Amino acid sequence: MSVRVRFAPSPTGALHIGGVRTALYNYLFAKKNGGTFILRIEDTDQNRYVPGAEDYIIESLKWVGLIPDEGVGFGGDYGPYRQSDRKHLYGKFAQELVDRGHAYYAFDTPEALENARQSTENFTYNFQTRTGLQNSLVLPPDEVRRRLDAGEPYIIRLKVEPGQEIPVRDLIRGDVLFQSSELDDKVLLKTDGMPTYHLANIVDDHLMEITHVIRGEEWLPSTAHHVLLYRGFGWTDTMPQFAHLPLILKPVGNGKLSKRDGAKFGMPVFPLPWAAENPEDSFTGFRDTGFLPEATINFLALLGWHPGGDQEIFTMEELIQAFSVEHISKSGARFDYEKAKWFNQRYIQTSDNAVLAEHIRPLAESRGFRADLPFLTEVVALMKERVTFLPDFVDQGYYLFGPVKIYDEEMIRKKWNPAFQTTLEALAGIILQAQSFEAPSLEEQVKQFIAAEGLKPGEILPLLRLALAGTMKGPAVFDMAVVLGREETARRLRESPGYFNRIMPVIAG
RNA sequence: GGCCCGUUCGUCUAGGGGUUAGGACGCAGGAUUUUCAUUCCUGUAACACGGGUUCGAUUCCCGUACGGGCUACCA
Repeated sequence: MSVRVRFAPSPTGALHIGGVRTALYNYLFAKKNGGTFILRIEDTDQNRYVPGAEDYIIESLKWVGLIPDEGVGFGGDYGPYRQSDRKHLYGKFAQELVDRGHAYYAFDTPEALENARQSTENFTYNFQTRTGLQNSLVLPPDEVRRRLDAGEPYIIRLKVEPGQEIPVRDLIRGDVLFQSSELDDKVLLKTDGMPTYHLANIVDDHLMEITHVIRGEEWLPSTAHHVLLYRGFGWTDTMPQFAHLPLILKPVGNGKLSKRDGAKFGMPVFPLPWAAENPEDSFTGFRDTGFLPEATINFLALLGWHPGGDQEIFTMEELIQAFSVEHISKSGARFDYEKAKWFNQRYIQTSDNAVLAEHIRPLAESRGFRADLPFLTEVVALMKERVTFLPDFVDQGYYLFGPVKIYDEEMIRKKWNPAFQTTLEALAGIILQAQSFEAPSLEEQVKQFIAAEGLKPGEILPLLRLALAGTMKGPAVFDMAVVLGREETARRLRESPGYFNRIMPVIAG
C-alpha cells in the first residue's frame, strides 16, 4: 500500500511557521517513500473561520516549494478536500457510531455544562458524570425520540467505556499507554451539524486512505480518542500510523512559539506577511523579510530533525533522501533566529548571481531604482558576500543605484584635509582617461599616482571610498567604481570635497 | 489539580554501557582583506539531580526537579 500523508491546517489566520514545518515533514516523508502529499483544509469551526487564510496557506506552501499532490486547489480523486464541503458525510458516520452503541445523543445546554463545571471541580463529561446529565444513555428512548423529532438541539458524543487500555504506537515516541477511564466523552458532532476535529479527522483520514499521520505533539493526548474511534468504526486494520512532532518553542522564556513573539523579538514567525484591519494582528513573514525559500526550508528542516553527520546545508532533494521519522527529536526546539539568518546568508552567498538579481528586481523597482537584470547582477556580485537579507542588496548598497545620501562624518573628520581636494580632482581625471576601465588596472593606476604624489594609500583610499559610497563599509572601491561607471565615479570624486568641506566645520564645532 | 510527552555546550544537535562527548549557530581572539564582509585558524561552553543495575554509566531502570502539551459544541 502506497504512502499517503496529509497536512491539515485550519484556516483560522496566518499559517504559523511551525505549521510550515509540519507540512515539510509530511512532504519529505511522502516524497521519500514515493507517496502522496495531501492538503486538507479543516474548517469545521465556523466561528473561527478567517477569510483569506486558506489562500494564505496555499500561497505559503507554494512559496517554500511544498506542492501538494492532492488537495484544495490541487485536484485529486479523494475530494472534496475542504471539510466544510464534506459536511454531509459526517452526520452519517456519527449516526453509525450511535447505532453501534459507541456514541450517544446529548441535550445538555451550554449553560448546564457551565454549571456542572462551576459546581464540580475538574468536571469532565465521562462515564461517571454522564448518568446525571441529559443524554440518550439516561433518558428513556421515547423521550429521546420526542426531543429529536421536536428539533431540539443536540450533539453526539463518543461513549468511552471505562476500564480499557488504549495503546498508541508513535513512530517518534514509541508506545504510549492511555487508560480509557481517564478519557472524556468527546463531542463528535456539534449542534450546527458540523463535526469536531476528532470525528472529521478520523472519517477523512479513513476515506482518503491516509497511511501516516504526522502532526504536532499537541495531538498526542487526543490520539487515544482517535484510536477509540477507529475501533468503534471497525477500521483498526487500516488505522494510520502516528508520529507526533515536537513543538517549536519561544527563543527565550517559557512556552511554545506564538504569533506575538514575532513582534516581541523582531523576527518573522510566519512564512508570508499577513495584513489585518488591526495593525496589532498584522505580521511580517520570512518572504518579505528577505529570506530565500530554500534557506527557510533548510532552517525549518533542522529544527527538530537531524539525519546524523555534520551536514548542515541541504537541498530539498537531499532532505528527501536523508529524511526519516526515526531521526525526529522528541523534545521541543527553541526557535533560533540567529541560525535562520546564518542559513539565509549562506544561501545568498552560494546562489547564482542572475537568480539573486531576479529576486531583488522587485525590490529595486519599489524604490524607484534602476532594475535591469545585467546591472542588478553586477550589484549582486559585489554585495552577496556581505548581506543577510535580500533587501540588504538595495538598502545597504543604495549608493550603487543613486547618489550618496549619508556620509560617515566621523571618518571624514579623521581622514579629510582640504588639501586633498586637488588630489581627488586629479583622480577623477585619471578615471576619465583610463584606457581600460577595469578594477585591477584602475587600482594599479591610482596607486601609482598616489605614490608619485608622495602620499600613502591609507590617506587617500579611504577618501575614495567615502566619496563613492559615503560609508567605510562595502565592496572593494575599484569594483564599485566599475559598477558606477566612469562618469559617475569621476563626478563623485569631484563633488565630494565640497560635501567634506561643508561637513568639517560642523563636526569641528 | 489530573493525564501524557520530554531533558547533551547559551541555541540547534550528533553520539551512545568503557569516547579527549563530535559538528553548527552565537560569542571571543588571531590570520587574510589598507573598508566592511567573506574565507581560514584558535578558543569558549554540555550529558538536570538522586538512587539503582553493572567491573564500568552521559547512555539502561526507578524517583525527583524542571520544561512542554492536553484537559472546549477550537483545531
